[in-house]
Amino acid sequence: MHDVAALAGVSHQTVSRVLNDFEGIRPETRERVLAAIEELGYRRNLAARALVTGQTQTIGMIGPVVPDIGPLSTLHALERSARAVGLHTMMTSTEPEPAAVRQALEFLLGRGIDALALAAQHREIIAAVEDLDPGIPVVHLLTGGTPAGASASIDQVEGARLAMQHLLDLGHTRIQHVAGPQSYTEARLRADAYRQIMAERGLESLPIVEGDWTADSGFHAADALVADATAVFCGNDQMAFGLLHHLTEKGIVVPRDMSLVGFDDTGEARHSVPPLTTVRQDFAAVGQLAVDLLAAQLGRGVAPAVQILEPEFVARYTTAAPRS
Amino acid sequence: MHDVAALAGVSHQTVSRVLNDFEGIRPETRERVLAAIEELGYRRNLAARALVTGQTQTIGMIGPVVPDIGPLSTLHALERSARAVGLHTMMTSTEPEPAAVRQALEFLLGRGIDALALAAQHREIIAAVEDLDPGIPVVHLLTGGTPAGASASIDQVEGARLAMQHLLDLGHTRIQHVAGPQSYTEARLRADAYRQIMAERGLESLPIVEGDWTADSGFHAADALVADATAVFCGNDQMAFGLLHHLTEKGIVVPRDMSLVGFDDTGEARHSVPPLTTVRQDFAAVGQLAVDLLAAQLGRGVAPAVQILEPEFVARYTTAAPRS
DNA sequence: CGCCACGGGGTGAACGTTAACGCAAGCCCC
DNA sequence: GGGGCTTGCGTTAACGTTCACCCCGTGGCG
Repeated sequence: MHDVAALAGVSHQTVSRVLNDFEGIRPETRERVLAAIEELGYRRNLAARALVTGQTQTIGMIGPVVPDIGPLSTLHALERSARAVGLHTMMTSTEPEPAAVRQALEFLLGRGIDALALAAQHREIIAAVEDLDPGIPVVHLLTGGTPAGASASIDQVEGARLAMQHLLDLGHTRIQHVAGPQSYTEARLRADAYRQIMAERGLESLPIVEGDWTADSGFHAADALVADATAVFCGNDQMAFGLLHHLTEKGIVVPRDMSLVGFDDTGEARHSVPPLTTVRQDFAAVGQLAVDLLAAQLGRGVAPAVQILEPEFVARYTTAAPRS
Repeated sequence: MHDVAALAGVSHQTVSRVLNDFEGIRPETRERVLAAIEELGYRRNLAARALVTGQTQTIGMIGPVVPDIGPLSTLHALERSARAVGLHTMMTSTEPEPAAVRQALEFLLGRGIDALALAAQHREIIAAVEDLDPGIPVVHLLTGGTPAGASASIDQVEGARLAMQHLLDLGHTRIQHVAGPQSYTEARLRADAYRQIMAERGLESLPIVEGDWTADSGFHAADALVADATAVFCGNDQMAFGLLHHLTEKGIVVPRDMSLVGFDDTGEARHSVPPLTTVRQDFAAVGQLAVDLLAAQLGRGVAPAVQILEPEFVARYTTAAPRS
């Protein structure tokens, strides 16, 4: 910086002023400084800057340990959006145990982050972070529920309603739900919504089969379905794929003998055999929303009004009217 | 730090020594310092540390803009491994254009990174980074080819050989290849290996159909297959799913009428209908390997001998002998 | 003609850490 | 018994920014 100042014939402070877009700099001076910066290939040292300002311009992200495409997509989009407004991101992951969460948080805090994006929907992780109180703005990602603080989510209840409505409209009454792990807020919200909607229609809720999001667990869930179920609302696409596989293997034809609705609309959903009817979640939009929220809290830009995005129903070929 | 020093009755330098595991500290003094740190909840300021050492203990990662589960898994694993040795990671992504790559690199360099992990297999990105010469250790991820510098990869030629060998052993001679975009080194390696192996057997290489990794492109590739092909070696699982979908829709039964081999072994491969025969790549292991490589270059630990991991063939139910 | 306000820019200190060096006490050895 | 060496710790000066404050010239006004 001193070299730049010397070359431009000004003081280091003026260089700093130019860099930080301060007013009260004569255009010609600014040009000289900019030219000197260009010529020397000068790059501002962010460590020194962070030292004196106490801010790192960095958003810390806590993700799940299992590389799920959903949360990962959100985080990926968050990074892009953050970069667009000059913020950096730093990501780490944690197991859902208080000690591990604490360690992950300490890791990020130790590195210096100005805000935290929590993409771990596990209840224990959320609780642990709340407990630790990081002392910086926090936004919860994809929890889908009622936000304690700021949160960027997709409306899970509405998503479940879209899926269920479709099955009900087709005439199904014996609808079963294959849920994700109930330790995940989103899984619980979908399961609750399932029960709620069945009750609203005066229908009997069938036992909820709990999977672990993987296609494998969906495969095994097929064995746990009640005999007279005619449709299954799956907590995510992966489990739907596993279920579809097992049903097909058993000679149960989808959608003739059984209707199936997934959740997420992953890239493969369009090309399963048959293509999966599902509910689309725009994970990337959640990342963008989170950055808007955080940027506002960091004093840049204004907070968006909407914090809950709407899911979208995608009709394909795994649903049909029940056989009478 | 001064507060800690005061409480422990030592100088700040001694605190620093304890923090950095220097020798020549009396155990009892170290205990006093540690106790003071604990009591005050002191956390070292990494910005100040980076300022004076010129090192950030951070690995920068450049990933693709499209959130593919493969590279993302690798990056995710890289983060975990890095954290285990006390390194941080910072990720960004870039389009495959020199200007964008430059910007991404500047972004990371500006933030201060000690090493770079390049998880963008696009040739243009690799070239651009090489061109810019970041001046820090670089490791290429998943390029699968001959490493210019350090690289952590899975042997693509061997993977292709496993897939092809299987089809050849079944008696196929009219084998076609649906490749990924040839701008990706790995796609090109697989395609080259396909041609090479066909030639070795004295078989005619069929026209290579180029997709874009997505299931959609695999779906469309079905229209471009030659009439008498009896087997397809797909560049990845996603395209195989799309292909499988289209073939099934056309009434072509897999594997009776057509054999199909994928690549990657994604979580869904086990549960397609029928389950996909494929070649497994251990993406997480690549991330771990990359950290080992980088840590060695950063002066911690010793570099692993192996830089190329072996893929593994996974036999499922999309392949059979050709109908005679 | 003198004073003041203000635009434009410079000066020194401070942020929290590590590196380089200094220094005292104790020990060994001839 | 004194000189050198080791052990254990303290002192001072950086690192590259930004912040708070000061200073100088110029123009307007009474």
